[in-house]
Amino acid sequence: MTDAKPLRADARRNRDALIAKARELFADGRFDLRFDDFAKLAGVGTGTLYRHFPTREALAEAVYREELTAMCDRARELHATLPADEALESFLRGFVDHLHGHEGLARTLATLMATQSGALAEGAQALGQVIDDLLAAAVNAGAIRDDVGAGAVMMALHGICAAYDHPTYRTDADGVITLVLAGLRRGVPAR
Amino acid sequence: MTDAKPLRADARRNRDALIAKARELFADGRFDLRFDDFAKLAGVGTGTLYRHFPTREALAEAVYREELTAMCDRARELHATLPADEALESFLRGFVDHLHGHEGLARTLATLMATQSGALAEGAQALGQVIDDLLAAAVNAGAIRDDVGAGAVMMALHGICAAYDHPTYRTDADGVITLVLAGLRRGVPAR
DNA sequence: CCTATAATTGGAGATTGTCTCCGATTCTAA
DNA sequence: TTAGAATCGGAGACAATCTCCAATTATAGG
Repeated sequence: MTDAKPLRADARRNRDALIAKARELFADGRFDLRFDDFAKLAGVGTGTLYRHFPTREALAEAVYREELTAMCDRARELHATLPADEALESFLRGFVDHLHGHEGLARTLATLMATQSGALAEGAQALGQVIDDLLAAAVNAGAIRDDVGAGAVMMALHGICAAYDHPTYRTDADGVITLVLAGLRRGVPAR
Repeated sequence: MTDAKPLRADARRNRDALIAKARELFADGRFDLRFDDFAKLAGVGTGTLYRHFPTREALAEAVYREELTAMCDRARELHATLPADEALESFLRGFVDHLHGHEGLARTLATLMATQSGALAEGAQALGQVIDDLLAAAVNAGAIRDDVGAGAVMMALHGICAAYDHPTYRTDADGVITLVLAGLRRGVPAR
C-alpha cells in the first residue's frame, strides 16, 4: 500500500543517508535543527532533502516508521498468543515502556496522531487499527466494555505522547494506562 | 500572584485592542496568521505587539485566560456544592462540552499543557490544582482510588485537547472521560 | 562499451515569517 | 505647563524555508 517505484541508485543512497543522519541527530535530541542542516550534515544538497522529505515531519516519520511497524507487529503477536485482555494490557504497558526515554518517537507519534490525512497519517492509522483489533478481541471475550472505541484509547495515548517532557512523565503515563484498562474493564457487568 | 504594575493608559488600550482582535481572529479559525499581522489588524505597530506578547503563545494565553479562569472557578463551585465524585464527573464532562467547538481554546490548552515552566505554564498549573482538589476530595469520600494522581488525569485531558481536529472528536473525548471516571472508580474495593 | 534519455543533484538566492532597534510620540506627575 | 519616563510604530536586520535549473549521474538500448 506504499512503495510503488524503485528508486534510482543514487536517490536511494541519499535518502538512506538522510534518514541515518536524522536518526542520529534525533537520538541526540537535536530536534529543532535548521531543516536545511539535516541536508548539510548528511552530505547532500537542500534540494535533495526537500525532494525526499517535503517537511520536517515527513523526515521524522521516515526515521521512526520501522519502530512504529515493530510496535504494530508486536501487538499482533500478543494478540495471537495471549488471552485478549492480557494482550491489550501487555501492549499498552509496553507502549509506555517503549516511549519512555525515546523522546523522538514520542514527539513523532504525537505529530502523526494530530495529522488527519495524507501519507503522514498512515502511521497513526496503523496503530489505531491494531488497537481496534485488540479491543474487539477483548470485547468478544467479554473482558471489556463495548461502548468505548479505539478512538478514545488512541486519544489517551495521544496525551501520553504529547506530554513526553513532563517531569513526572513516567508515573503519569502509567497512571493513564491504569485508568484506561480499569475503565475498560469496569464497564463489564461484574461477573 | 500576577499583576504587579498598572499599565499606562495607551499601553492598556493597545493591549486590549490586540487581545480583542486576536480573539476575533481565533474565533474565525485564523490561527496561523502571520504574527505581525495581528498587530496590523489591531491597528498597532509590530513593536507594540512584541512588547506585550513576546510570542504567539503568550497572545493566545491572554485571549483564553478568562475562559480558563472561569473553568477553574466552576470546578471550585462544583466542589463546594456537590458530592465529591459527582463534582468530578460534572467537571470533566463539562470540560469536554466547553472545548467542543472551541478549537482555539483546545489548541491553547494543549500548548499550555506542553509548557513546563515560565508564565505560560501558570494556566495549566491552575487547572492541575483544581483537578487535584477534586480528586483529593473524592478519595477522601472513598469514591475513587488513591493510587492515580491528578497528573494522569491531566495527561488524558492533554490528549483530548491535542486531538481537537479529529473527525470523531466528540465521541472519542467522551469515551476518554468515561474511561477515566470508570477507571478511577474501579480501583475502589467493590462496596 | 557507448550513447541518448531520463532522473536526480546541489546550492545560490528568492521568499516568507520573526524580531529588534531607536527616533518620534504620548502619557503622567509635579 | 513642562520635564522626564514610558510607550509607540514600523523600517529593516535577521533567520528559516523552499524553489529553480544548469550540471551531473544513472540506466536502458543499441
